Amino acid sequence: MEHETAQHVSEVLKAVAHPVRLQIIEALEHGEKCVGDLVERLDIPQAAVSQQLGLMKDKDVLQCRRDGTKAFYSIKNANVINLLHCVYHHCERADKSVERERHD
Amino acid sequence: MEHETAQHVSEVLKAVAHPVRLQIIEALEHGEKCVGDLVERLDIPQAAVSQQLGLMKDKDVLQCRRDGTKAFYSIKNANVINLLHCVYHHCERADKSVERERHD
DNA sequence: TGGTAATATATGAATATAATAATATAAAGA
DNA sequence: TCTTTATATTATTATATTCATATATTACCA
Repeated sequence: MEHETAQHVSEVLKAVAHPVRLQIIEALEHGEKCVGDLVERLDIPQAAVSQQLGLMKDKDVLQCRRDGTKAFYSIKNANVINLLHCVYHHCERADKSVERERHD
Repeated sequence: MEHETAQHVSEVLKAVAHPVRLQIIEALEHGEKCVGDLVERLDIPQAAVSQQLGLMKDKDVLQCRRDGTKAFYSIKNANVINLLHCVYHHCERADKSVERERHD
């Protein structure tokens, strides 16, 4: 892998590597949601949610559509979903192997 | 996703989200290598390589075997490879769609 | 024992990221 | 126009990461 590619890949990973951002992405997995709905669902202060949404929009992970006073966010590149599932399964399996070790 | 799970997943992602660490993982994809070989291959100062290796060992991404003065590192959980390929493809596709946009 | 090669650790400055609170903007409706 | 609701921005502080450099450890061999 070229250094430049590694740089790019690491930026994509960093854009997602945060608990709140992961939960936001998961919440948007099946379609757009407005900020208020995300705040309610995740039980995280509005400013914090907005901050992470803005960050992910800047990094092209999400996109935003406005309708009146509301802002609807959705996933811009569906591949981040794959990515998410990929780590998620990675973690699940890692946990299971730890479980196994415990019982060995 | 539970908050605790999100926390865990984000830690795994962060453990990998760094250009040097990505290159190290790629270099170890097909088997263990000693620190010196990695330093030579990646052309990165020894201390920097050791530091990232130690970090990834702490986070259970890598494991280490010693033989005399040498330390051989290898990937502990093969799933990080999947993860890596997953982002890598994500990036490739993202690049292509950017290409397309440019020509539209 | 002393030297050297291989690796690890410590230190600290520079930078980046996070968390929080306070404030600002913008649209809709009374 | 004033108020409410929804969202965004900014400022501040805290915390974490990175990067370079210097030094320490460890095993091996003459």
